[in-house]
Amino acid sequence: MNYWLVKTEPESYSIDDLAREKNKRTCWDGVRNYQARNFMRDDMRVGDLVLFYHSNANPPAVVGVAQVVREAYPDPTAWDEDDSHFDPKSSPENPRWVMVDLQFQQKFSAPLSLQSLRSVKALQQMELLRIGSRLSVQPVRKSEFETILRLATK
DNA sequence: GCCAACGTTGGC
DNA sequence: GCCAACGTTGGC
Repeated sequence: MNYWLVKTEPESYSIDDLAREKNKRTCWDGVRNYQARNFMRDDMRVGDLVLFYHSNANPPAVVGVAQVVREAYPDPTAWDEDDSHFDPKSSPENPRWVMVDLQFQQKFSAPLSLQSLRSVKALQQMELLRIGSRLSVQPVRKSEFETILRLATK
């Protein structure tokens, strides 16, 4: 099993939005970064657990956990001219971008702020904490995932 | 709102 | 294929 972290701006889509969805699941569309896409397309598997991160939030924080419930398939928002993530180079015949389905699993009783995570020794290598890290879909080590769960349920 | 750190684009 | 210009991300 693999572990991941996805970023979202809560103003546009928050963990509460996910929890409110029918069946508590949604398609994770709109990813337009090749590295992030490749992680979703090549390595994300049903059952993988995903840390849910609120960026551009106050404070920016890991706020809960979701689970992959469907593996990568074409992202139709890429060929929707009215969508803010429209990409003229993608088409139904030749889709360039993919999405996965995520299902809500839990919301932490208290968010784990970016600042608080920076002081955790076991997380020093985390991609999220790297200066200038912008990847919106990123792998998380098992030990890191477990450390964060432990912090969240303390 | 600023701006540093990235990623992408496109001329050459 | 280099790299300058530009656009975006995201913490602060």
